[in-house]
Amino acid sequence: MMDKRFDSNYIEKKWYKRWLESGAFASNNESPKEPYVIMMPPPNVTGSLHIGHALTFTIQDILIRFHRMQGLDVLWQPGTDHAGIATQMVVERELAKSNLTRHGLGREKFIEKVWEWKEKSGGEITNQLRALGASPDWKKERFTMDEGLSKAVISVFVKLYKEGLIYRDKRLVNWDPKLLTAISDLEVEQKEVEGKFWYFKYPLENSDEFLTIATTRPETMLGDTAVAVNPHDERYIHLKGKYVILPIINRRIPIIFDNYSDPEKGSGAVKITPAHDFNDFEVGKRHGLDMINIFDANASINENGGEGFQGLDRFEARKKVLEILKAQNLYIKEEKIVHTVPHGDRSNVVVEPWLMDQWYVDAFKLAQPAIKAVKNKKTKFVPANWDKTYFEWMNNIQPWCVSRQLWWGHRIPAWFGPDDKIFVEHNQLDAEKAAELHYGKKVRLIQDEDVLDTWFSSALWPFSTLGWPDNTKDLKKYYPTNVLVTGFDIIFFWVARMMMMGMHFMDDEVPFKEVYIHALVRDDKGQKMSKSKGNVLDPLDLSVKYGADSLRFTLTAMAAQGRDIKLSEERIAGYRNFSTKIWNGCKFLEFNECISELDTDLNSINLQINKWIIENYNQLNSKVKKSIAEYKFNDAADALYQFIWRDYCDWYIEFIKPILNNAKDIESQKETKSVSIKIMKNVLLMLHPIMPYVTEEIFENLFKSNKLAISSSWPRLIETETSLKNGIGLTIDIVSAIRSIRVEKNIPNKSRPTILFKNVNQEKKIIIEENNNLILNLAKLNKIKFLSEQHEENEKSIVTTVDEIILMIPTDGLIDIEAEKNRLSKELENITNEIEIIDKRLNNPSFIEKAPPKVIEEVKTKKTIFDQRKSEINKALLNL
RNA sequence: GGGACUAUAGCUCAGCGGGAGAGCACUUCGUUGACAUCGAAGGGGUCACUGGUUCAAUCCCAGUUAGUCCCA
Repeated sequence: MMDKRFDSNYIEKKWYKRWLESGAFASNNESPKEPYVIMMPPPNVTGSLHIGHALTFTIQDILIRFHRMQGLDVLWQPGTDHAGIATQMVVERELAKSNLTRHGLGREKFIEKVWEWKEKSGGEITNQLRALGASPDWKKERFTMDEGLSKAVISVFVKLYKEGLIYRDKRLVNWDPKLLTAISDLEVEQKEVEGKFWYFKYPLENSDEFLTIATTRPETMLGDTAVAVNPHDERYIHLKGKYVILPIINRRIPIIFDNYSDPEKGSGAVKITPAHDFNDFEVGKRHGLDMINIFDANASINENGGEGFQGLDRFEARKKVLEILKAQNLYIKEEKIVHTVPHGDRSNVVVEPWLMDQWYVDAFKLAQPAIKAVKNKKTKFVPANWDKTYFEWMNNIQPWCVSRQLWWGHRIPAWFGPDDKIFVEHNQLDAEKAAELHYGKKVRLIQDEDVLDTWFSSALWPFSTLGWPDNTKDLKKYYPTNVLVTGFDIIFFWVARMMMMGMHFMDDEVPFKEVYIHALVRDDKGQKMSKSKGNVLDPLDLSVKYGADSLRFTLTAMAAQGRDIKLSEERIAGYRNFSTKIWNGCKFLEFNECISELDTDLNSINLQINKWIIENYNQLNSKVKKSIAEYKFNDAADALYQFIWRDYCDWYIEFIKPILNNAKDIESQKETKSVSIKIMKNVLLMLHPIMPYVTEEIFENLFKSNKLAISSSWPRLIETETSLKNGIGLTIDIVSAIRSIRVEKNIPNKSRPTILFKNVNQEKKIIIEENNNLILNLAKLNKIKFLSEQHEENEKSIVTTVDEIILMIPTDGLIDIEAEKNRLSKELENITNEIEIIDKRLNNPSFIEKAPPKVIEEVKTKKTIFDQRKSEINKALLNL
């Protein structure tokens, strides 16, 4: 027996275990079946599941379960990435509790500690994923730092280096002075902050004149090597070839003319600090300026910053610079402004542009095939307009700084000889051999201290997880993958880079044929969820409270393309009711012994109601299949919801109750039991990808099947004779119309009136007679009487129409005549208006001439019906 | 500054060249064996604004207004 209610927490644990035991999640590279592959975007190993993960993994799991049911050999590749900075921070914090530091431990010991941490607490998120019901191939789980993937990373680095696509270069990098590492452009967040524009004077050499300078960063003046003005700025033309004396430092620096200087901004003269500003760096290169580095790694002033400044933090130095300028009467004024300042996305401190040696990937070259592939639709974005975002970034791509001054990560396979000559090889031995060849003798090599950006290894995910660089079976079968599912925020970080690396290393073959970009989840007010705002919805809490199925269904139903999801808890509660509804509907079947498929031939169904539900089921099947294939998950969810709640529970079950209760008609009973259970079974299977737990639980309870839903095939359409016009729609309309009158006119439930039908053609009469008992039951009537066309009613009655049929409920004088008159008059008015609009269209010659015949026909039919209804209402009014 | 997106019921949002929809909320009525986490019925919209294309525009096009996001 099915329980009165179901305990979602209990069944979730039970089923996840049984799914695992059944091997349902596993791919099989020996199988002759076509592959269907999704690479799970590897979550950060330090991460925990948030609602955005819940959405993206629900969508992926739907696709995976759906395609598994389509009979494909499905691989959903799971794993985590090693999250260099984040993980190192976590472990350092742990160490700090016992007063240890990583430098105290030393590199080797520290890395051991990180691995210990990883084994103990890393990958918690993959456990949380299980609670959601995700069904990836866990046996293939990978980690970006594991042996195979590390091998791939090293191979890629060496190969790219030897092809000249990775190089070492001295450029300005984004230096994070808190984490003490370089970061890439993408890891820099431009934040709007309140700041100031300071104005002060630079004295001209051998003159009493001053040049007014405006800057948001006075402290960088210590590294100025020029002042720039716009060549078209009349105010400064006379300064050509002149110099200013940099205050405090007393350095003689040139006045240069460069378009970079904006005459509108500040004073029109801008100080140039080539070693600490990206724009100034370019100006410096153009004019051959000195590049003076005034900061150390902590963004404190170094020995180049002038007397009394060394060791001062950049913000302290700022104060001191301003003090001195004031004291020297060089200070003019300050203005409050709002400007954008670069911050590290992990550390949240102001990033310092710093001139230094780092490793770069020539992204521009790698991007070209990747751009072409999207242009040629070898990889398609869904929704399609995201390709613009992709192109925008790819067309303006900058060299990718891949070295990080961290310990946790893939150490760069580069060794320096005594003269700093670089040897990039797979391992130290090879490097030593290469060095010996180069120098003609054995030398001592020192390996680069740095590690690679975590995204460097993530970029290889679609092929490194499949065994590359070895030519494995997996690689042959599962690359390229079918679709990548992710949020738009990761197009640059990851999607683009996978495209570049995938195509370069996999013979120009794209890593995925489609990229489905889904929405971001926000709170019910449209705000980004964040811990500090306190508006975070925890998917695990929600799934304990409402069941994972409810959460999954909610996210699915709201996952319309191209929009953010504003999620509220009430919404989830609402869909929890949906699971309950399904449960109760199935309990009804069980109670009525609709529990196994009898050997009824579904091709020869007699009862209209059964034909009706089969027809609706067939439509639903096609709709759900199409919707999922087109990534319109909300359409699939809506269709299932409507079918189960409205069609099946509200109507079908109500319609079959009398049949199931009528023991005399065994044939009808048998047919109905068979159809009801068959349809429910198939619908549950179709719902399974979205709500795996409740469907699996019912599947077992009700069908006593030894096959699991997860391993079942997608249900087939059921062939029926379609020649007979199905009359259930009409029956439903009649019942609804009568119910409506009953409520409106306060006709008590106990009252069972006789209802008169007029203007019923033969076809409809057959339908109504066949469903006579159903109508009497559901509309609570005594009897249906058909009146002839000629019949002129003389008794008072309430009149309504359904599809040309006139329905009359005799009033027995119980009705408020005035109210009824009002109702009818109002309806008359509406209908008259409608008819007017229709006439206008029909009287328009261009409409008759140009509109498709089908449309004209429809409008004409509508007019006939409305005319009929109008005359009946008129008659009824007269009768009152 | 460049780009993308959005504007439809009180709220959250689907939809679409030819009859304005769903869920929630709201109103009225209703517990006899599937379900009150329920059932029945109902009210509620100038489809942001202006113009254009079309026989026909909420839908396509242009502009306006308001808002969101990404990049600089």
